[in-house]
Amino acid sequence: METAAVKTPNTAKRTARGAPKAQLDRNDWIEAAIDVLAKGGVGGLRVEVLAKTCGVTKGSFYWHFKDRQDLLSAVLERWREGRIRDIEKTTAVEPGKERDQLHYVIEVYGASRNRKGMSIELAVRDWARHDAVAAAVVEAVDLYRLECTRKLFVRAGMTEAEAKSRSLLLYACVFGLSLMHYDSFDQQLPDLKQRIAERIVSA
Amino acid sequence: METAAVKTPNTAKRTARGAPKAQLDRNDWIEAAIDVLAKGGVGGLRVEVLAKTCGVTKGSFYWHFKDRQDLLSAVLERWREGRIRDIEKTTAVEPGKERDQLHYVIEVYGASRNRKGMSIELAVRDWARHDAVAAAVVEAVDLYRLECTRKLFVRAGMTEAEAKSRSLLLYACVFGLSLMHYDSFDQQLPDLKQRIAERIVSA
DNA sequence: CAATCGCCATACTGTGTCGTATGGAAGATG
DNA sequence: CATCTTCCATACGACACAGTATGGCGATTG
Repeated sequence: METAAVKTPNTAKRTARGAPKAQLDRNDWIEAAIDVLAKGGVGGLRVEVLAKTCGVTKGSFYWHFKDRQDLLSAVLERWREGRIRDIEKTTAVEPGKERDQLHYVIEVYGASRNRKGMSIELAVRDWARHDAVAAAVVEAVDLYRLECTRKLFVRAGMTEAEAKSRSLLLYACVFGLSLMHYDSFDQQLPDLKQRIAERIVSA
Repeated sequence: METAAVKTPNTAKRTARGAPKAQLDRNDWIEAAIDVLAKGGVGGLRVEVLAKTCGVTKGSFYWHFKDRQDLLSAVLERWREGRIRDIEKTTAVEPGKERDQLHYVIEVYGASRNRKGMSIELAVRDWARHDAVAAAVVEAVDLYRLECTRKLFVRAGMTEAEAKSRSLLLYACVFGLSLMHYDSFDQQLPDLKQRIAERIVSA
């Protein structure tokens, strides 16, 4: 029997797929919370509901967390770290392929792909509309992302101002599309999206 | 119970500004609800809270509405009608000034202007993520808007496919920007926004 | 003037949720 | 083996909210 974490002895930790862990740690709660957040938003993220999805009662929850806000803060921090790491990985590219990579960034954020990720994204952004802490996290993530793609546009040969403009346009478009319901607007949506991507990336 | 039409006498209706009406009708409740919706989202739209903002108790509410869902449906319908009328008015323009009007559309939806309208917009769109009726309303509004600006792009000389692409890009960008926190991304945000608008509208 | 009606207040039930307090089971430790 | 620690269940109190029932007040009407 192997221990996933290194800290506590903690015997029965079956991280094997399918076998539900005998014990829950803080990390398990956070991951489950992000799942619930994606489906129901912050409003649907309640202690007893979350406990039910974990197969335990809230007695467990209040052992790992001080209160509900403690979980929410942890969720926010987890999301921030994940997004920073993700954008760093996504915008790392060898010289000469910056425009290809920018197209890739647009594609990865497509609503069709990465469905769950976009649900979390929208849930957090709606959360940020009523919570200052969430707003600060969103701002940090936005600025980091904008900066990463800005560099790509610069390395692709654009001026500073134009690069900033394109970077902002890129993310605005990506998030905006995920917010709209336009499935029946056209029969060849992929063509439309391709044109949009070109408009954002091309000189 | 029937829908409040014009038939009832209804004496003391002081729609005069400043003087709070002695009586509330269905319309007053809906307007107050939209205000609360803008600030707190659908989750914050509760009967007793809304009643408090109206200065009455929920006894009044349940006289004008069957239940909470009755109000929510009315709010959705009201929003839909308002958006349709608004976009019709905004995209009506004499030949030759289509591009100017498209710039105007982008500006009107700017987060700085029309702050409350955008709050409602985002609240409804988040609502649509968990409610099928709201999603249908958002889809109808989106398709109508996309169609209106598409015509403008066509009349500005673009091909059908390009016009559709630009129309989608326009709204995606507008809503996406309202979703992001980029205030400290640049010192000359107006310049950036101007470049973006040009990228969307210009040939 | 009496009866009615439109509009609202009050009181009540039921449910969902937060947070706490306490007990209990199972492994770790002496 | 006895005890302690870790993790969770159960029970409880407090509150917010949806919806109902009923009573009351002013205005209208006959």
